[in-house]
Amino acid sequence: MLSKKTKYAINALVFLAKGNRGEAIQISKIAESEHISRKFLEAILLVLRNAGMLSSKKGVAGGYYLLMEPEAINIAEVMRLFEGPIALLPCVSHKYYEKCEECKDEATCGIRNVFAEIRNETVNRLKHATIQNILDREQNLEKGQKKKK
Amino acid sequence: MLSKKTKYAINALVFLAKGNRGEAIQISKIAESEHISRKFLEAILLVLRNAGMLSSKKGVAGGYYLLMEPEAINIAEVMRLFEGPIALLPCVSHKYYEKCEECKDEATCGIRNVFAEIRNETVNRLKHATIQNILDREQNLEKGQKKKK
DNA sequence: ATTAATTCCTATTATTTCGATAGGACTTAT
DNA sequence: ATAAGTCCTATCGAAATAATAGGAATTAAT
Repeated sequence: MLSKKTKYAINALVFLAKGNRGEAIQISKIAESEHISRKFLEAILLVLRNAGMLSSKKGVAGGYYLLMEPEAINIAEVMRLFEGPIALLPCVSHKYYEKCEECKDEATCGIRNVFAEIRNETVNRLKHATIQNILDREQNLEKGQKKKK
Repeated sequence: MLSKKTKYAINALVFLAKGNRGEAIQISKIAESEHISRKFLEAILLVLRNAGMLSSKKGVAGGYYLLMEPEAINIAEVMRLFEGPIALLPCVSHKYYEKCEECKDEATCGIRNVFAEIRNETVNRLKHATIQNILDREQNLEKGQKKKK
């Protein structure tokens, strides 16, 4: 399961993407809207900033704003920032590869083979799941709901 | 990432599936072969037994053996025993559904929509990944290696 | 220049989860 | 009777998670 940090990070990014580009929004505004502890969110935004997704302005009327395009920020990268590897086994992770201690022979390990497939599929989907993609999905879902009525 | 419990559980199941059906194998034998702490493995096998995958015989010459067919034991179920939900968000889990606290409207949540797809795909694959399937994969991988030489 | 609003940064704390260990009760083949 | 096993509960230390605290630095407005 995703940690709260990751969830909050995604929510914050989506929130920022909904506003006007370049307009600095205060941490407390985001925290209030998304029901997140302000201080906790502060740390999360800092990580997103260091990763180059956000930028910030200090002082009065300061705040955070998107630096990258919503199409260019994908959930795979966000997850890696807060969760580490996406793979379920270290031995099938690309970015954080590590040998499984117990493993006898990686090349012929059936377990590894299964989880390698799952990793590839998941990463693929997560890469296509950009912030823009999430916004689009929300629009589509809202349309679907209206039709229902 | 998978916990060691889950990894050990899968390794133990694969190991037992390789032996003769019905033959009780001692915890310590499995622990030794798979490089697992005996006491830790004990707790894991107990869970698998309570889940009906294994059965055991007490006393001298006792031990554990597969109760279900290797085709009938899939990794999705094993993971659920030790990890809980497979879904990355509680709100897209079938077996362990829970509302996301922060979520405003589940029906139109784009984040949920993304992770619902991922969950479905992953669960599908994990269900087809039975112990027998893993054994088959290992055979295929070994064949592939021979050809290379 | 002062002030108020804001981010930046480092510590600290409480809680939960993970991995492992300990010890003895119970069971059974010999 | 005994030795070799599983069964069961309790405990422990380390790490990760979630959150909080406090103050330094920056900046816009007055």
